[in-house]
Amino acid sequence: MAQLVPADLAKQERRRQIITAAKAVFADAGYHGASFHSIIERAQIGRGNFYLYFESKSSVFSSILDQAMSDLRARIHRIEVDDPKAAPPQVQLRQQVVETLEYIVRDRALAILLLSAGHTPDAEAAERLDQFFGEIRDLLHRAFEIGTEIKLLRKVDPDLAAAAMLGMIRGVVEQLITQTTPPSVEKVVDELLLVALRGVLA
Amino acid sequence: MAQLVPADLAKQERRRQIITAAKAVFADAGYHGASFHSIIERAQIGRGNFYLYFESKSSVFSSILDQAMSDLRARIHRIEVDDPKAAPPQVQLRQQVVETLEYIVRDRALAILLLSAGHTPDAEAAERLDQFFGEIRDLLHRAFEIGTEIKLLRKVDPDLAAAAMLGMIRGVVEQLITQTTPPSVEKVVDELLLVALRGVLA
Amino acid sequence: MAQLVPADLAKQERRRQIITAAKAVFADAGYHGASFHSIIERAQIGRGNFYLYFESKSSVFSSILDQAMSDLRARIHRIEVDDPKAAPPQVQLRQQVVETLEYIVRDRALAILLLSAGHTPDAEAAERLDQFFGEIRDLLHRAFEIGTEIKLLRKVDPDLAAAAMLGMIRGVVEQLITQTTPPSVEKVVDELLLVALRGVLA
Amino acid sequence: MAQLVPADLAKQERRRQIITAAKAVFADAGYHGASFHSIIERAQIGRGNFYLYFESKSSVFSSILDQAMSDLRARIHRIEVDDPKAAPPQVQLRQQVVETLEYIVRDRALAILLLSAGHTPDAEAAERLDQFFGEIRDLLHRAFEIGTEIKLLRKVDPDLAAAAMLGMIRGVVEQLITQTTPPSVEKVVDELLLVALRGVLA
DNA sequence: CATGAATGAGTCTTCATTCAT
DNA sequence: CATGAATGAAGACTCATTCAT
Repeated sequence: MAQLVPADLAKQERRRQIITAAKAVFADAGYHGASFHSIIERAQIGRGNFYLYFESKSSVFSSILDQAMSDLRARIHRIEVDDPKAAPPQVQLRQQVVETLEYIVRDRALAILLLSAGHTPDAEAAERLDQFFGEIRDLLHRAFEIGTEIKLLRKVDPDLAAAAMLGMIRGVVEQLITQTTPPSVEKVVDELLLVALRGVLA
Repeated sequence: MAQLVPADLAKQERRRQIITAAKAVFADAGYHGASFHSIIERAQIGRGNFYLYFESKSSVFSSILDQAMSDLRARIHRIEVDDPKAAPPQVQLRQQVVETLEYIVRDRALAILLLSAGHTPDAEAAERLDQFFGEIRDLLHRAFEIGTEIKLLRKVDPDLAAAAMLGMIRGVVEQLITQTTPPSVEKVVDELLLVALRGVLA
Repeated sequence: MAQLVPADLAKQERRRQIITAAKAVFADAGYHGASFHSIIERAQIGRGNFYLYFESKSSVFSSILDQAMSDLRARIHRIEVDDPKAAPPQVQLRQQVVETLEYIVRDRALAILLLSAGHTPDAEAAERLDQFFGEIRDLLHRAFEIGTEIKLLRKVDPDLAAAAMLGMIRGVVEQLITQTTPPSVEKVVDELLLVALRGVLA
Repeated sequence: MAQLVPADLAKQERRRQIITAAKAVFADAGYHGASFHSIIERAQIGRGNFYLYFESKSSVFSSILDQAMSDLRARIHRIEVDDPKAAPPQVQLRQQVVETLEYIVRDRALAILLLSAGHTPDAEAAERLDQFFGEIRDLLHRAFEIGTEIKLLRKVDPDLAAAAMLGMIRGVVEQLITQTTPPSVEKVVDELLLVALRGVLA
């Protein structure tokens, strides 16, 4: 495996710099509203330089989303209910939600992007994103099916419940990044899970 | 009050025709993806004619959102808990949610627009939308405060709960318009309220 | 068949205007040297207007070449040697060459384009042009074969002779459009044919 | 006169290496189609290094043409008709044409360049090329004048004949470099001169 | 009222050239 | 000597908007 020489490191650094700038601009103005000019201006690089690191405006956008999806996938798994050595389902669930939200909330621009990345120009990227949310919905769906089966959960329409849960999470993320002094993710998750699992009725 | 003469009626009709076309195109392609050309093509009018009815592309977009917000405001109120002649809170709640979702789901293009209208180019319109969702959040917030006070609801962080509820609704709407054969809104709302009020735990 | 209404005529007129401007600019600077800007400037139209008449810069170029090739094909045919009612071969030949040169020389810009249109960016257009010159070469080739067969012409390598003849014509065209006061095409053709048929030796 | 030290030799070598690469790339893609990148890639040198040997992209192009013109000038002279010790005019002519064509055909890329070098972006280079072809035309012009005077040649319009001859040569060169298995230059020249001197008529 | 030809600011992208290393 | 990251002027093209008819 080839080692990274300093030059390569610098290149990686520049890439990151551009990604950071692009992420901020995309978050501010949306994909279309984000002009190429504003990206390079924010990244403080020349017009042409950009193209040494990315093929096109849309490819930075894709890169950002792909990276985020990859990172998130690493934090989200099926919950083990059979393995006796595994932690209890609620603990597993809590940990995944905490890790996921912490990742998302840490990078405000990214969070905005993920929340609003409905209309990408690149149909391919849009599809990847759809697929990603589909995966999560499927995971939730299965969780409800199994949860019901083992009498851990009430009998609910798994489709609807999955959609509702995913929506709740998005809503909470939105609130977290909107607030100027956001509370700790852990506390938010505890409250969120309480609402999700037990409802709001006294 | 000036009466509407036939000519004005025709004008209103044209406006509606353009709005319908624009709504469909915006829903299909997003604000930026929706070219002016595709709007007038769908509306079957000439280029210049458009500007007799709207100031700009972004003003049709605003009009659509404004109309929707106005219609929705008419369906959403504080829930009366003190008035003995009023229906029980849960009945009031259910009715509001049903009416709201029915309005939104009836017009698929509008639903898509409301869900994805994060990035209007027109800052002013974006702000109005934010304000609208803020109103709903406030309503929910107050509901949680009062609900807790009268011991109807558990003690929850009203901000977070409001955000979660709003998110759930959005998630459910998204699912409703995505499904090819959507179930009746009433059933969905019953299930939704069950999850919201009692949670998913057995 | 639909009649041309005035509006269509005006459109045709504009197209022609753009073609004329483009032809001049292409002739001056070559395809690449001809900036889109200089074309619309010369045509005295706005940037966008151009695209109401042509798809792209390269499509005007193609149009020009295609039109020219089509016009030239109408002037160039096989020479009839068997038909007793046809004019003598030399007369037929002379007529074709005269008509061809007159067409080319009449439009100086076009002549320059045809002479130098080696490197089109559009591979497709380049191929069409190659094919066109190939057709002419083939025609000449066949003429030499048949001419030799019926003892009208000396025995020559038909490939080489065809290439030489085509080159002569190009050389003469070049000279015709270079000279400030070009002689009549008829005289030039007579001289040219004399040289081609009888050579320059006393 | 300064001697060439080894370092200088190496420099000369590098220059040649770049020229060879550039010639190939120019021939493949034309001046504009030849990107700076493809030249240095083919020459296997770094971007900046190029500028140690040439001022600009267009200056390599000029260098190539200048070298070719210089080499060709060394092969083309007035034909001596008075000097009794000189070879007969036809022999002199044949030798010059053979040497010229052999030089051109030997370097296919250069041949393509010379044939298609109509549109240099550098006006100065274009002018030098024009001048060069002008010289040849003048030489041919004089040859026809003198040839007619001494009754060696028929009375022809010297301008036209010169243009035709030059065109023939170009046409033949084009054919030579197009063919996959080109015949010997000597044979081609014999045939070419036969056509030029005696025409194609039986 | 209605049309659609015309506009031009603004878009993303390319590429010959420079310069710090 | 040599490198290649950085530059920015210039390129073709799009599209919401205007205006003469």
